[in-house]
Amino acid sequence: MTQEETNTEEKILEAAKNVFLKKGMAGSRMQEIADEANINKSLLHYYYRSKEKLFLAVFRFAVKQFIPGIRDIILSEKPIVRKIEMFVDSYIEILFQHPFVPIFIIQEIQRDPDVLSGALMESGVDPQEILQVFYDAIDRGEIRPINPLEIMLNMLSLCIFPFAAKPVMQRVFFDNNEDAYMRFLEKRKKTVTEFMIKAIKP
Amino acid sequence: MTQEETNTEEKILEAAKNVFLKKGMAGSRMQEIADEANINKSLLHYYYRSKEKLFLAVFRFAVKQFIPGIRDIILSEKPIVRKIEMFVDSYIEILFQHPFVPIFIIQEIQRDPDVLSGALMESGVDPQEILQVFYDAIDRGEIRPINPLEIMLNMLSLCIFPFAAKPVMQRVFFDNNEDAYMRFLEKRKKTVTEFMIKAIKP
DNA sequence: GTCTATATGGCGATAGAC
DNA sequence: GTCTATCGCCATATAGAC
Repeated sequence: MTQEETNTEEKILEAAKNVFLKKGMAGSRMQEIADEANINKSLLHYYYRSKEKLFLAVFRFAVKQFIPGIRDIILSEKPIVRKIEMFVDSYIEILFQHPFVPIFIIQEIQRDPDVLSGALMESGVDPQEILQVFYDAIDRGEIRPINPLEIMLNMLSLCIFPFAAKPVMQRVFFDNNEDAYMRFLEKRKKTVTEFMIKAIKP
Repeated sequence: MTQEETNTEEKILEAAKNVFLKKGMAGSRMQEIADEANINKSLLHYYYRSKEKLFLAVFRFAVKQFIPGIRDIILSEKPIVRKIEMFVDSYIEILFQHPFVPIFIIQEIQRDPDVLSGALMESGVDPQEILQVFYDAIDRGEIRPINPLEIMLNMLSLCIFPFAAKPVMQRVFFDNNEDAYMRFLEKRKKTVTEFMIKAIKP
């Protein structure tokens, strides 16, 4: 990216991200990754022993994109409304930078449900710790009584799904005008926050 | 299903649904579909000329699953709140019957964005006609001023995403207990409706 | 480290017997 | 209509020169 003269191993990983994230494991070809990286196909095997190994490197990267920010925001010392606003805002921003990641993860986990476990353990996120924040907010009367899991899942749904379903939605509702759909998604930083807050206020 | 002695062509289509919906076009093998149907591989080519043709038959089926019910409910003569309740309820019910369909459609449209157009035309759904219903409800003061597209997209997000992300959510929040997650999704017929209504009431 | 050439296996598709 | 056998291609992976 910034570094034009990057070493081969990194060039390969970048190229592999571009291809695997868009087309998934089964839909990707090693030749295509090599072309994307402007290197010879056999170099892929020199640096990463197999397609599977290269794929796993990309998968681990993908999972990490969507973990770290969450914890810090939710556990910070702010009113719950402000936490939701920050979460939605930063999550949608990440999705603009990595729009293919969610569908990629969903797709590949159906193929092999175990690939997630390892990547998730490394991240050190404790689901219960997150949910407890919402339980406390309910106790303090900041939000209405509602299963915190619903809050988290609904928030993730409202952020992620519009990116995952972009090709469909763009076609059906936006005449396949990509810019228009992107502007619509940008505005959702505000509208999703508003939607969430109205839905869970006491 | 009910008919044990079904003809070969139908057996093939059923088997193809099972395989394609779970693994997608690139991840599926003709041999696997043949095994699933308990027939010889070359019979697939006898009834459907190619893998692509067989796939398209499955894709058209998938799209149709999620079209017809929508229109009737949204355009019916009922209060908007009741429409939303019925929509969420029936949509989640369809998802219980065909949990792989949304992710399948999303996945394959990324591969080839044109496959949707044909299947969508046949269905005869007019997006503007649907959105107009919400504009009218806003004019009558039944709901707060909000872009109808947000309502539709949010409703679809809240229904679909929890099914698409099932393998992840189940693992992270339910100790990989499938029954528990399914009961949670069943309850969402009520909680999503409630969530939606609170979010858009005037 | 990087290349060309090639091995090896799998998959979609077809030919042809019955 | 259904089967067996096989073709031809393409993809992963490796061998070996430089």
